[in-house]
Amino acid sequence: MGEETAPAVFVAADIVILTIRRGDFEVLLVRRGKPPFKGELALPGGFLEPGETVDQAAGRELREETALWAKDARLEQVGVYSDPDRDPRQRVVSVAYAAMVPDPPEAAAGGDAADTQWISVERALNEPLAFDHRRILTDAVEHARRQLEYTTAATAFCREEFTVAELRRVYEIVWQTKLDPGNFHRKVTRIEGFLEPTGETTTRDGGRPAGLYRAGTRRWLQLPLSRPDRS
Amino acid sequence: MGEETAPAVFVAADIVILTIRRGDFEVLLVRRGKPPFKGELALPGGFLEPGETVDQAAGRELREETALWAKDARLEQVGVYSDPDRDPRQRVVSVAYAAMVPDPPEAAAGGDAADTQWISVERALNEPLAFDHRRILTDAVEHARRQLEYTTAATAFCREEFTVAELRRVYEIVWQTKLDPGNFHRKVTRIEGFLEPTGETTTRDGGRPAGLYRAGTRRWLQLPLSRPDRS
DNA sequence: ACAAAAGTGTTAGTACTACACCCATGA
DNA sequence: TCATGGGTGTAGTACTAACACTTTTGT
Repeated sequence: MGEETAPAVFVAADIVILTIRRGDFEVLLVRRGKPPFKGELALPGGFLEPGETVDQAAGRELREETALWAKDARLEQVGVYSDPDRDPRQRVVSVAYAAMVPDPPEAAAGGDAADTQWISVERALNEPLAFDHRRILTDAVEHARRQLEYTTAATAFCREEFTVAELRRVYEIVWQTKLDPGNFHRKVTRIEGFLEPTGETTTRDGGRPAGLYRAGTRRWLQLPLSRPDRS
Repeated sequence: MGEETAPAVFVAADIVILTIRRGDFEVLLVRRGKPPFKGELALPGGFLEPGETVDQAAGRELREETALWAKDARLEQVGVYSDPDRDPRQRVVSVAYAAMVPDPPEAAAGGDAADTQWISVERALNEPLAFDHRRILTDAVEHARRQLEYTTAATAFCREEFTVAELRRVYEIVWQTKLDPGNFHRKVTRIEGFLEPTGETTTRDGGRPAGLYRAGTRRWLQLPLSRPDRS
């Protein structure tokens, strides 16, 4: 490794906290109270503190914002953003995370609730966002869409016990597509380790009672759930 | 973002440069000439310099080691490694990259060739490596294996013009498995945008002349090339 | 009884596997 | 002519898509 010309920089973790609320794909943003970008929307995030890893910093930020522990969400690295001018104050290298969390993030927003808000992903992408956070949001959303295809991450958007139809709605909302209920049911229940039946049923969605499931232990799908009409 | 307790840290890019040589899956390692870990094998890497992004730092390191430009390789972020004690000297946060490069990295090793060497991935994982580089290597190899499944990255291991059989050998070596030549040929030639026929043929592998192809423009596979016997 | 949602049956199409077989070259 | 690897044919199996249809509740 080289040595002396290297400047020390600040490292931050920025989190794209995604959820499904009111049939909508939403992200948690904070309104900045001080410069730079004062008054604009930004992703929650914070600097790396002494003695912690970046993953731990992300988990800490997630918990401060949503009162959720990292293990209850699906918290994954999306990428590193290091343009020299991305922060006008000083050099900041940011590690971006995508957090997929269930709907009512128990206690919707943590300490400084006043300036945090859930907002539709689609709308957020049309707002001005602070720093390079629009790019980060774009990448994290694409990351999440792919995760649904190749992994069991969709269960992270559901409450602890959920029906197959609720899981299907996650796919439909994140992918913005319609899926055949019958075929979807067959497919996900046949994949071993994806869903664990609880034996209970619920009628909370109306109609015939639906079986309840918990997330299984499998994380990767060998055959992906194909997303219609890819390019 | 928080502010004052955050310490500035050093940021480095470490590169896992992978290739196929002599029918073997190999990685480029450097023998460290000074402490810490003096005399041990390590991944090439270097600190972030002023005014460059981490991606650019990785590209620069790749070029210093292999005389290859980033655009000629497939250079992708694998993850961020930030254990507080991973470097005994000071706090270093490292961004790990996987570089997939064709066999004879034209001018095998750049400036300080004496202490760089290609070594079998399997053997490298059984050597003591400096820092947390064994973990990084493990993750990068898994990353590469998955990339072969879901993307067209395998072409990055081939020279500019290659046969279907040469491409198949990439899969076989990286996945450590045998693939049916006929079925593989049909599958990859049918995927639009994966391979572009040049119209030429070659007999460099013996037998009947084989058609030559160039890498196409597609990067993701809609239906993955399934890796046999996943868990 | 009716509406609504869950879940199953069915059929046609498509993709994958295994393996036989033919093709085009160098020696 | 033979060996070698390239590439195609084919049959059986498995998965998928589309959609009809049955099941089980609430009202």
